[in-house]
Amino acid sequence: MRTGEVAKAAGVNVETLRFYERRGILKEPERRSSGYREYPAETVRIVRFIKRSQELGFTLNEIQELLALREDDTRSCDEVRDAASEKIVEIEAKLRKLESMKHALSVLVNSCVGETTSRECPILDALDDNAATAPLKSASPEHHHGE
Amino acid sequence: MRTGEVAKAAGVNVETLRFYERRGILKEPERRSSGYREYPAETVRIVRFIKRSQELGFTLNEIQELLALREDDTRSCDEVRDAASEKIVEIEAKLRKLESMKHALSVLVNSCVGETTSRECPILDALDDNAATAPLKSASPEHHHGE
DNA sequence: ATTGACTCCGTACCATGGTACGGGGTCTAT
DNA sequence: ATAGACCCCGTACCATGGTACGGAGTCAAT
Repeated sequence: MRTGEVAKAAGVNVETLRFYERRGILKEPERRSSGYREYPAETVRIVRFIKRSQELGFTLNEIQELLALREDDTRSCDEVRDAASEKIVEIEAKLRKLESMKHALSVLVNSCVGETTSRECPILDALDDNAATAPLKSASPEHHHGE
Repeated sequence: MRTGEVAKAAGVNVETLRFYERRGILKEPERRSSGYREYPAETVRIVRFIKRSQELGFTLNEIQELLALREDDTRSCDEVRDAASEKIVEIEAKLRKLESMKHALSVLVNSCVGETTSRECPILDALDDNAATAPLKSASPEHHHGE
């Protein structure tokens, strides 16, 4: 496939492909005699993968690591497994935080059903230090609002 | 609290506080006669909230919206609820994608237990178009690895 | 009243993740 | 063989989210 085709299929700019190549996140494709890049069809999926991963908050560096896990006949299976496990741990942390944030917003939505104007705001509580780590707690003695 | 205290407590740079203020994400605090900023204690929690939210992939603009939900005696309860609901939907989408990514990595880890070098790579499959949209389907006839 | 730590402000700089530009070659069809 | 669409490359520019700099004022303790 030519750059334009890949770009269109993956929903990105042609320049983005060149950028990924410069960045080393996409490996350099074959070239025609003319100098035109000739991408394998797979590239489309890779690029989509990149885009989705970004939405999840992974940086290009991290995505590069993730992609390195595949395509890795060279490295030992153990290494691959370890790297993947590490990523899983990261992902689980994100999941927990997102869950607690979702919870916070749900509380907000529900507390809003009545007449309560959004006072006292659960939204900050929900992402308090403990909230992200511990499942849930609401009691902490900090009643000194304002001065 | 003075800037330095807030910054230290929240684990950010003093400059970052100024930056957030310029950006409008932190509202301008009171000033002492000397011109020194005098922050309410609450600010620490807000800043931590910002940091956590960023880790989850929210932009400062989005976080600003989230923060606007609290502190909103002015807007109607309905508006607040709608905005929160919208965010919940976004968060759920992220959760689904992260789940499927986690799943993909688990598959990778498991497929790695044996002798299989990471061939055919489940990692791209797992974030294929369907994977991110559909809740979770493990039973689907997708045996067409590679070409 | 002087030192040292902290604060002020504006401005400049940085990394990340692209996007745009512009002069040139290529490819296909008529 | 010439147009139009595509591709090449390098370079410049953009937004986001900060960080650093540096000269000046403040504050608390000695």
